[in-house]
Amino acid sequence: MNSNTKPPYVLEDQVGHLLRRANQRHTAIFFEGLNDQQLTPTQFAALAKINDETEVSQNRLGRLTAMDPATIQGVVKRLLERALIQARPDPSDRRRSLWRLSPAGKRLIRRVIPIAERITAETLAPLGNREQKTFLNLLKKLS
Amino acid sequence: MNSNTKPPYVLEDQVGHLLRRANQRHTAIFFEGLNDQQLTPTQFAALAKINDETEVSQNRLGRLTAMDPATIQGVVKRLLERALIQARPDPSDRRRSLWRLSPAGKRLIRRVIPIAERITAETLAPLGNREQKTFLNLLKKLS
DNA sequence: TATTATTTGTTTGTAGACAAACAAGTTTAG
DNA sequence: CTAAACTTGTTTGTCTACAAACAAATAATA
Repeated sequence: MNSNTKPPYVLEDQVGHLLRRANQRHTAIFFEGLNDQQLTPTQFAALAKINDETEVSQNRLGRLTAMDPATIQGVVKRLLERALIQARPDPSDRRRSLWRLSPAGKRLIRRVIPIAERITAETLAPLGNREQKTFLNLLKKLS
Repeated sequence: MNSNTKPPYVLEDQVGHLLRRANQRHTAIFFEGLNDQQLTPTQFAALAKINDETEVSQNRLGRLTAMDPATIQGVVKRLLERALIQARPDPSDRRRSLWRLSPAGKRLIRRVIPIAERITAETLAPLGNREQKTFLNLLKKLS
């Protein structure tokens, strides 16, 4: 009887490692589907959120997309350089500027959302229909 | 009857976004648990894998830990600078060097694996026991 | 054997991700 | 009303992550 042997630490079975790999796979699918638009997942997320909100400050956009101030700052900078978004100063708070989509940004997000939906589908493709729902449910509890 | 309305695109419900957030949460837990050891998740993964394999080349280590050559190069460099690993040239292939844990690296990985197990547990804590198994199963299919 | 293809590792460049420290503006509480 | 506390956004520095281009070594094949 040797039933109290501790199982060894197997990197490949750890949540952290699996999450990282699943993420890698997803971003690879993302870039494959969207590389002609030259959008990264975070840039896309920012555009999609601004599209929902019409007008947001930088920090608020960061909170909505789960990026910290230093990160969202760079993302916004690059979207601005490409003239996909535009800003005006917040009249009631001189620290803030309010960001919205430019006409080009609006056109882009409309063209790209259907592609994003396909990317989501492809990412989940290894799972059956019920499995997908279960997985998303559990994943939501971990995020 | 208006049952053919397409559901809107909700960023918060997309796998990609949820995976990214789950990953963020996990790395936050990781750093909290291991910040006194000053190990990042990838550095830990590299050490754990070298520990399993006894001796590996850089590229092979990258494959085992799912890091591309440019990434593993930096990780190995930093571990070397801290003298947690050491190398010898591969006698049968002059391109390669073979990496193993230094005595300090061995001590560190032994001390840290139990902590890593707690980190895994804490990451999965929002799920019940059955849910955890289900989740890991499905996640594995997506990575 | 000579050529071709593959593998190993490096370098450069771009893009997230976050900590820490900071200035400037705004809110809150004493 | 004033001082303290918080918010907004920036900067610097470290660490993944990966594409692309490359040199050197090795393996495969014509």
